Amino acid sequence: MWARMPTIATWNVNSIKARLPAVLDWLRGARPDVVLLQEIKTVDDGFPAEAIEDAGYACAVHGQKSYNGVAILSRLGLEDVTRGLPNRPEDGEDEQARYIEAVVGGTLRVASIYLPNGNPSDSPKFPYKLTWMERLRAHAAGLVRLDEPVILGGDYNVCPTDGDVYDPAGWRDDALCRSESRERFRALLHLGYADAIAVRHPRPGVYTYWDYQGGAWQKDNGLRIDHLLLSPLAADRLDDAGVDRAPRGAPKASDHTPVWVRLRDD
DNA sequence: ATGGTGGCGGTGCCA
Repeated sequence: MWARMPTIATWNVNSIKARLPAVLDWLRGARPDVVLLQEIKTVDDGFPAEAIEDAGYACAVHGQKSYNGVAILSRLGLEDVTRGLPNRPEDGEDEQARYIEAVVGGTLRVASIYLPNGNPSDSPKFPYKLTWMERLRAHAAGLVRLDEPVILGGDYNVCPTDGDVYDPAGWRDDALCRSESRERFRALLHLGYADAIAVRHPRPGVYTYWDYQGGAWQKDNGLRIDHLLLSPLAADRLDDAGVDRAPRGAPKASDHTPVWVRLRDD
């Protein structure tokens, strides 16, 4: 079940239906063992499970009409699937499909996270984001105490530092860069999680997202907002990590590109 | 610049 040196990737695909050919191409070329998808933008029934299963991956989907939606693909087995953060707000519904968790390879627990964007930051969307991050922290605090290694991957919609932004001054007041967002991201690290790209590539300009507008890709006007957070048991096995920029340059690309980690065996 | 990107769904909303 546990592949030799398994690779776990995260990718915000911005619609799985629009991106299916690109995703299948990438699965064939990169051969990741586990893929955490965000913004699938479809209900469960609309997810192209058959095409992805034909490529060798089991699928667990937590979908929603038009917006959000997350999924986990695995060719190492897929068990114990949980949809949604368990600690829902008392007063209401969190109908937004932003979290799915499962055990892959028998022993590795992974989550696919699509954290709220939070803009405009003077609207209720910003406190919603911050509250969601606090709920994530509470859940992540329990996960880090398990015997299993844990990887929390996804589109966090947070640039952890100014080095993760092509124009820090221009983005300072954006919900992705505000100090409140960064403080809550650091609170996840303080639980013991390691930001794999920050550890492995500690330099500015390692971006994972480029806006569709204004020629951002061509100018490398990017942001680092897609992260793989590794619990201590997972970080102990970190062999390598990277950003695969190739899919962003392909025709009909998502505005995000895959981020991956490779783990050593025990 | 009269717009500017793209996906969903069939109109504006969201990012």
